[in-house]
Amino acid sequence: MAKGAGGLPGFRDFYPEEFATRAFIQETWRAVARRFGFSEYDGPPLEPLELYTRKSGDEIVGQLYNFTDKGSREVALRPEMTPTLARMVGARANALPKPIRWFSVPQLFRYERQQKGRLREHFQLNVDIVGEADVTADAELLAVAVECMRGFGLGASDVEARVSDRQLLLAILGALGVDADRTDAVFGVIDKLSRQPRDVSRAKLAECGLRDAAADRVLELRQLASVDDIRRAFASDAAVEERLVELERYLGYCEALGVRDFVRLDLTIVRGLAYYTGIVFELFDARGEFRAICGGGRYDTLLASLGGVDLPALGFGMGDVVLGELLKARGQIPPAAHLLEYWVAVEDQGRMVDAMRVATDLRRRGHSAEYALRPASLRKQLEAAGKAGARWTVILRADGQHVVKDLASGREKPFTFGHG
RNA sequence: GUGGCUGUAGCUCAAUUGGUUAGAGCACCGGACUGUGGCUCCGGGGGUUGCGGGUUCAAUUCCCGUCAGUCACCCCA
Repeated sequence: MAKGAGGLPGFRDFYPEEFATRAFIQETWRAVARRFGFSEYDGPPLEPLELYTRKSGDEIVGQLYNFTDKGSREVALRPEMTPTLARMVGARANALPKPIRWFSVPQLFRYERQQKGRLREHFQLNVDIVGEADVTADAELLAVAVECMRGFGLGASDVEARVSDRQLLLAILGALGVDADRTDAVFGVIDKLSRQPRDVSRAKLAECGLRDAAADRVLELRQLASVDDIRRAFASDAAVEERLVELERYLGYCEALGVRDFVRLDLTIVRGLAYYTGIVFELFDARGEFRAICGGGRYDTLLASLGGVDLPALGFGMGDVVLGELLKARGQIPPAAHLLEYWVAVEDQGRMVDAMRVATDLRRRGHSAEYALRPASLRKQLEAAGKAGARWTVILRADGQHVVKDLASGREKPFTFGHG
């Protein structure tokens, strides 16, 4: 619908109803993150363009929302939080107790054509752990993401966490004799295995130097859905086995954290960003109707390449757009609670100041209260109270027998100052 | 960035083969029910049919462009 004063494409207006959904999502995020001991931080929404171009090979650069400011600075609206996090951690790395557990709920921007689940702006929960290399941290991180799902009322039958491990994949490709400089290209093929016809994948693998038996084994990675499957397929390789042991430990921790039933091994999960170095995961709705709800993993070398601090790190991002669509489709958005506690109505239309005094008293006691801003019949005032979503209506009667009425039940009680 | 589909009040939709002042429901505002809301009844505001051009005596309807929406691809948060 193209209206005269429409906003920019890909940007949202939040009317009260939509704002309530946004608040519900963000409050749930914050509650879960805090429950896991994470502290909230934030940075500027506008950053130097250089912060994002510094790391070459970053696909994000082509989709930046960037411009030149009035001081001739090249700037960009932040497309992701990790570079900001890297800078902030880098600046105080020595002073911060490790591991660092931080989260943020930034609004992020990208310049690309919008489509289902993708706008030019969104809010994204970012949860990161810095300074711990063990897979205990990986399990803890996944648990935060999964507990968010539980916080939204979604269980293991609604959402699945597809988990993979880049180091394991590297070991597997090593076992298959893939050149080190071809691994990224092969990752690209693996990433698309389930979306691309087999013949296409096979042709692309051939371009990477993988033919016949080796190519077949890459194509079979889709079928390997458990540690035992993988172990059977690559039984004799020490590097693979070493990584499988780590993966088993990880899965054991997931079990202890109560999120194992969400986890499904899926070696085709690679994650587009080149900087991931270990266990990676994505959350999907179980029915497969939406794109990924959440994605993340370990990026042990990124901080060093961005901010100069060499600390292992891992994190995930969970956007509000796909999540909101999913929650709406599953009926998991709670109905708006009462917006207002008291509506103060007067029987005598000439006594509006009485309503003001009562409303003021209620407000100073910490309650929300509203009244008609112009004289209206009692009927009108009650109607307005109903539309305002008031829990109670105080009726100041002409004879002084004031009452407070529960709008839902219709029950009335005498009203005295200090009620409630 | 590439391609498909779509575009009539705030919302959901109408408008005989192109044919008078483009309608309805819901929502909104006002009134009646002379006073304790949600019901009912009456009335009202609100559209240069996304925008621009073309064909025609006549365009919401046909054609082109453009903008926007939507889906897919690319890519990915």
